[in-house]
Amino acid sequence: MNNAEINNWQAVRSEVLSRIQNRQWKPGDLIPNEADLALEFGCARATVNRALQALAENGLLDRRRKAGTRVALHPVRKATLHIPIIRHEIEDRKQAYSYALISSKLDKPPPDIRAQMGLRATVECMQLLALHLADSRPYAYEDRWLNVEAVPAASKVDFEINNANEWLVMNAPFTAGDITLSAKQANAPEAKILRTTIGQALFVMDRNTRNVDVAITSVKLTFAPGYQLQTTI
Amino acid sequence: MNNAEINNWQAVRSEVLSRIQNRQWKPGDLIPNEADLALEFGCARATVNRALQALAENGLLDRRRKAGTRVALHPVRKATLHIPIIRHEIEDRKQAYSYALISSKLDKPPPDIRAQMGLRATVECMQLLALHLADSRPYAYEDRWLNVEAVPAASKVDFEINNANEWLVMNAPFTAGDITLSAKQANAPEAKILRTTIGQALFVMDRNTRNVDVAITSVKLTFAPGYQLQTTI
DNA sequence: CAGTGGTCTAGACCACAAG
DNA sequence: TTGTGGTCTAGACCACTGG
Repeated sequence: MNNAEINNWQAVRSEVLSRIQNRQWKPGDLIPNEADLALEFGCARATVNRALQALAENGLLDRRRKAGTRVALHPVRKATLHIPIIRHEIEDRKQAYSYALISSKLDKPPPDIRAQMGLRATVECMQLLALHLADSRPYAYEDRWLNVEAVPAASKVDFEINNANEWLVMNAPFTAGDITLSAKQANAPEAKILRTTIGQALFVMDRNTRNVDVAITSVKLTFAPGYQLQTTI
Repeated sequence: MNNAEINNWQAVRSEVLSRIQNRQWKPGDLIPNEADLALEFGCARATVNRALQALAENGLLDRRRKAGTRVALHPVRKATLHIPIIRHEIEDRKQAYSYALISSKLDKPPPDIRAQMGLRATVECMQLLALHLADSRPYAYEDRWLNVEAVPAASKVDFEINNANEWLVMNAPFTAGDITLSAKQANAPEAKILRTTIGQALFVMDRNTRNVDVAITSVKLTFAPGYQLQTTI
């Protein structure tokens, strides 16, 4: 018998969760159906449904109509990665953020970028190179291609003043994106810009964002040595 | 007038989403309250609630009692990172997976690992070094510390045969974990094991998992050059 | 076919926090 | 104080899919 009543969906969720963690219900096991659990917990089926859906979203349960609800065979393999706005990431550490535009031009993107963005060969984009600094030390180097056809307002913006990422966040909504994380050795220009030595291991984040099907921007962020990206399961 | 009826929560979600994407509702804007939207869409308030909660979970809306619902100022900054089981990651690419245990011993973990795991100084852990291979080529080097107090059954397992990660997934549930991603240059032993050269940039994933408050395992995966981690917003 | 989860509804009450 | 979201309930019907 439990002392605490199980009369809200979060209580149901933690009860079910603890049964999974206790291994009272093991990976692969079929658990009772919603109606039975509602009866047991003394609440409505909708409440049980809410709790089980939350657990299924977190990857702890597998649910299928008619087949019932099972404890997931391979529990929680999802982590939520918070994509930081670099300014915030730096300011959260009580460091001073600054931003410097290195160059800005209109040009046809190279084939690899064009392929990533899914653009026609003739499309011109704006290329922005910029440096983000923390306490006046190089933090990340930004190499961005911006589809001006998709975001015409961008051509009127002065990116000397406006941080491109922050401007886009406010002015160019996107619906989808993909991110690739990797490591690379610093080449000569990277080493110079980031004030490090050639060959250093750098953390790289490539990000492509789209609005419905049209590419907005493709950005490569190359971080100064020592950068870590943290996340929680 | 819309042709399609908005009578389920997913329809409400996409309608609201498209108003955000249209910039009919801009970042920072207050949107109508649930009751009004329910009236407009011709559905129950609970249905609207479901839709708006889903959007809020995705970071597109900020909701506060009494203050109402606003379009998020900094939309979608969350990506879901799927933590792969290395075997699956390799087999999905139609490569042959193999696994080799390099060494296994019982020892007190070094202070940095102990701190990460939050263990007392006297606790002994099992250290496992292993190599994951794809098509017989080194793929990732695994350096794992396993809290045998938390998972006593582990001491009886033969990790020559059983891949530690897969065994733990099936036998040691965890409730929380944190992940750190970084880049480093290969040192001599890493270069040797991964069959690469000293100084190469390697992608590193450090993962700590706990069951409630007790540390289960701390694992460092060092990937062979060229590794990329992909994810979607 | 029939059992399971998925969802809607109308109404109700509660918890929180802005003014 | 009071408007807002958060949640519960009971009952209903639907959608999917296993056997």
